Amino acid sequence: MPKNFNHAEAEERIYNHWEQNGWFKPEATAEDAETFVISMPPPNVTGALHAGHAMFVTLEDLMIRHARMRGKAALWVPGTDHAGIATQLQVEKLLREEGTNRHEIGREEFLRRTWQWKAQYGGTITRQLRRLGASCDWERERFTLDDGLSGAVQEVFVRLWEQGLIYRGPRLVNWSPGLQTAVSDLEVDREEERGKLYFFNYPTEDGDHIPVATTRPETILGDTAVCVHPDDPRYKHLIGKNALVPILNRPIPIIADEYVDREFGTGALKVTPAHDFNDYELHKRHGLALVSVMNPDATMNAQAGIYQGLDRFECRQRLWADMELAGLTIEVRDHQYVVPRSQRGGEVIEPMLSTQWFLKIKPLAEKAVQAVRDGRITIVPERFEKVYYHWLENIEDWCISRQLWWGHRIPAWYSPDGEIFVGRTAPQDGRTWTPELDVLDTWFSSGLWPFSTLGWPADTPDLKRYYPTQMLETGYDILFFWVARMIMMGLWFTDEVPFREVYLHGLVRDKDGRKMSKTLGNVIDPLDMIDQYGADPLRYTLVTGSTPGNDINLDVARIERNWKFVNKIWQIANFTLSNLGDDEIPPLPHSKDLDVPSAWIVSRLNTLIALVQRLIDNHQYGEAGRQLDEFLWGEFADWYIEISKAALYGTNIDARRNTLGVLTHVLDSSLRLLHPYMPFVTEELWSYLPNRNRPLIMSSWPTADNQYLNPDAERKMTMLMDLIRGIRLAREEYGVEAGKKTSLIIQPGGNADLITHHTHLFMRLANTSDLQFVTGHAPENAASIVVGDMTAYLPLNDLIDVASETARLQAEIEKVRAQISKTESQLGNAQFVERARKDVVERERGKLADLQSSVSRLSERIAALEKLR
RNA sequence: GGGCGUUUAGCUCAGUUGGUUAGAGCAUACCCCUUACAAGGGUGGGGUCGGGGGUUCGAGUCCCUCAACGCCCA
Repeated sequence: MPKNFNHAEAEERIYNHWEQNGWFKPEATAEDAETFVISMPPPNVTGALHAGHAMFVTLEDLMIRHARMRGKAALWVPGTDHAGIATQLQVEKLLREEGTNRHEIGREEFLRRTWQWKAQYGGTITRQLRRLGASCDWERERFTLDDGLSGAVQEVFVRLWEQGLIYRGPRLVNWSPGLQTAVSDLEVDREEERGKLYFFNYPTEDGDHIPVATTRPETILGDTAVCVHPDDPRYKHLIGKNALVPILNRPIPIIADEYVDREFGTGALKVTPAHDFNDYELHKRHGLALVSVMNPDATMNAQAGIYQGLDRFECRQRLWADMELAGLTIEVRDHQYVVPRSQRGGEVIEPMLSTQWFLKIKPLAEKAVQAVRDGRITIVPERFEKVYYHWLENIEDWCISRQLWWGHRIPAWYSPDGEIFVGRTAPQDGRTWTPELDVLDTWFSSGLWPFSTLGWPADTPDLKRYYPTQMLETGYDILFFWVARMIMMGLWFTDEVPFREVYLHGLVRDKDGRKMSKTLGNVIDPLDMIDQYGADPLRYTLVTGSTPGNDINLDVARIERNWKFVNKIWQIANFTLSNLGDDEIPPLPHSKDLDVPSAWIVSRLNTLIALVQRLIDNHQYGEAGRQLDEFLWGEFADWYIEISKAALYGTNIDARRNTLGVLTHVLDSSLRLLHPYMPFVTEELWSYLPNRNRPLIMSSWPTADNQYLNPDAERKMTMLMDLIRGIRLAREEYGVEAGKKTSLIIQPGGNADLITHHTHLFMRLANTSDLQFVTGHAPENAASIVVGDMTAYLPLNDLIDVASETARLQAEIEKVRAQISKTESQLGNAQFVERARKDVVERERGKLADLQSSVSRLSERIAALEKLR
């Protein structure tokens, strides 16, 4: 086999091999197998792979591969989202470059061009998902605008209309003047910005005036009231009078409402119900007039009088200048306030009065809350359940219409006299019905994703077998956008939860915790990482560097380190397989036939298998991955492989065979355990194992075998390793040349057999030339290493200086004594002995005994050295 | 204003029924090309787990409180 893993060569080959053999399909498993289904969060069809995609692919693929290896019919349904606004913007940009625009070419041609664009570029993102190793069933890939899903959308809309849950009407909505469409609350970002607060006097009809303040003077033109607090002595006398809108001189009432914050601004509020959500509420309470002063493109309309035609911000300047001339202004102050901006493009969103389609979502939300409350759906981490409840319990009607062209058309028609018809086809009654041009919010179709992708509303075999799904995995940032809506829609239309569990991951940030952005130049491109290190290190880094629901600060240095881990695994396999040669794989020996190191590593392996299983079952994928790392590198490679060389290169055929059985068994299990984390390198290594008739992806997940748990072997190995580490340290402290072999003399306490049987370990791992037990006196010019009741002497002759060796041992004994006094005081506490768990007390007693024998060994040695002085 | 999260080694992070001397990687110091691996091996140094209080035989872990930073909702 090659010296290293060549990911650039292997990854595509392996992926194609998997896919072409149909192993990504649930049908690859037994027909009666339990199902495990994940609906992939569909990326925007316009999208390019970013770190967030890499995160969800890694986690979901891990879950799917794990389930598949446990014998489940694992189905991961992939697909893309038509992403109304984003895609439309892309195509409009293209048209701009061609010197035209969508209005010029018309709706039909625009849609034709968009589909064409989708055909050309829509595959980019899914090709990129493949590079991460995503084992999804591409034959079941769906697109939110394809026929089946569009049918589902139409069906849902019509049914909701028939149930009286959809209505059309004028309401205040978030309006995007650039896109000229309504957007939902969730699509608006609100951030504090530095701006101005404008103070001015509102003249009253009887020549008095009332001071007010605003951040948006242009809305003055749409004011329909001035509002004060009913108990405010400053303005009480003005309540019931009329004020005059500046410049326009339109009379408006001065009203009272407790909503007014007396501390803010002047304590008097101008009310513009057609352009402000809070003011809209006052309009409803007080029956105020609605005066809309803007056109859909945010220029001023006829209601703005002489300002008609001006852009909103230009109008702000001009109106304020005119008010200044009229002597109405007071002052302009710097002010921090919240500006609503579009998630797309960042333009300032304008609350505007507009006729839109709305979904009364409260009844759906109630069911969705219930499903989580009674545990039919669980959210991991649990704390997001609170956030979920809060949002659903305070939900407002959902504005579902968008004035875009790219999307699902609302199945509605208008008769010449304004009657609305909603249905699956246009009404045929001789009248000329005009179809609705609005399309639906993209999230409306995404809300149906778990069941629409399986064929709903038709009662397909897939829907029967794979719905409800088990797991919904996504970032916490779309809990409301998407997860909550799928739960609502799923429960409403299928009477079942769309999935049993929700796992939320955090955002991927740069290594300093900053959001990745092109302007900051801190973007880590997953494709670059894959090119450089391979998909496995990237995946492993993402999953082991994060915990559920928490953001991850991704550092390329970690990816590099894990690339080295991949290399380590390669070397482990290379070592094992080259020693195996052309032989058959020997079976794992029976537990009683294992020597201490073998019994130890197999015991550790089985402990690990059980631990990893428990962690994965608890969705602690990162911790499970880290455990695999520590075992493979820290125990198997660093210790067992070194130890195995004695048997492998020795002459005892049985010992060699047993050791090879252990090595291959541990390698085999490790590759299985690692496969969901690093599918490529593990599959590649698997192919080098002889007699493998199934690929790793279809192999079974290891289960722990308690027969091989061996605490005694673990205890013995710990002693041996402690001794070896102690010898290595002493050698270094005394400056023994690294290559130089030294004698070792051991006073073995109660472990004579153990030491006798493992002399070779000291030879190989501690550079020992020969080992003897102490018979008479301990050697004089020697460094001492104490472990439990054993003392190892390293005769270093002239390197040893009695004074410094004494000091070294003194330091050692101090450490041990500190431990002893801590343990003694604990055991001396009657409360502890009485109330602590028995095994804890026993452990402390054992520890104390060990420490005490160490102290006596150390003091004996110190005393002996003192005599030499 | 309400809610949530984070705060552990120089840096990035683990640490989930409370229980050995709080771990890892990177960085750092020293030694080593010892035939799986220099994309490596060996050995160190480095932390009063944000502050304070409490519960408990025992707290990084549970409770209260304060602080800083961040996020969500209004």
